[in-house]
Amino acid sequence: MTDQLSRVFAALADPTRRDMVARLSEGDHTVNDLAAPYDVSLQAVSKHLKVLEDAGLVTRTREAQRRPVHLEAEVFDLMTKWIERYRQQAEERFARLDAVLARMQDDDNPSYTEKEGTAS
Amino acid sequence: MTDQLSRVFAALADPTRRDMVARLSEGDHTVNDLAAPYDVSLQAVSKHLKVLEDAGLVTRTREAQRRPVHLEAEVFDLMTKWIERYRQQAEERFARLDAVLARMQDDDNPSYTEKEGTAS
DNA sequence: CGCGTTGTCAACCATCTGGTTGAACAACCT
DNA sequence: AGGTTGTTCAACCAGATGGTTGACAACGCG
Repeated sequence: MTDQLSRVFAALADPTRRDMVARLSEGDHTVNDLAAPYDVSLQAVSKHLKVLEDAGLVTRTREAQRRPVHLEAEVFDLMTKWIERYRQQAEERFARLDAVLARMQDDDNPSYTEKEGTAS
Repeated sequence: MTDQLSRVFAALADPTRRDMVARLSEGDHTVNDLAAPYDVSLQAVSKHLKVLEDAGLVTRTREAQRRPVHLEAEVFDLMTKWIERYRQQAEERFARLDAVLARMQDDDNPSYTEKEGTAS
């Protein structure tokens, strides 16, 4: 799992981390702040943040003794690009398939009309 | 990891599985066919397909002794929706932040101009 | 019918993951 | 200097993951 795209997908595969991202999308938070709603230790949250950081989804700056966590939205584009690429490809294929099926139906209809083969 | 979104993200966190999806976006394949390029056992590929199937990304139908694997592109929408929601939210926040910073600069400039605080 | 082809199931193994607790570090406030 | 607050590091544990090999089920073909 060395490439960033894998790390991003893996990071978002965890519901707690997705929720953190959701909350961070509304503004920066400190670690304590982020941990509050979850029923796990602060250290567990710190680990989750490390996963998000390694994926490039968040950055942590230092501000006095706090370490505010900041969402980096650009990384989302990496995923969106990957997804859209293959989704579109698949959809184009469906379109072609539909066309082929339509042609087949046109070609074969004459021989089928003698039976009841045109039923859906 | 009970919810589908988690399963979809987790499924795509593996480079081999992403490559399978990429190839399936060009058309259906049999398991043997899919396994060919990878340097792993057929059973490992079968496991990967189970993960993709559990995520709802592919379906397998039976066709004689072959089991053609078919990509279900609709599930991508689940991810895209999630991603876009928070990306947009984050971007709107940036826009607001920019506006706030611009206002702050206007308000505070008079007091800062005495020092060299306006540096980037 | 028996046989090869195609693919899955089962058991096992090493490594990763998400959680825990306890200790440590860092920066601020007396 | 010492205490408080905020966060991370280290060691450990149970369960998931990705891989292996061996057995076997399902189907079409000669």
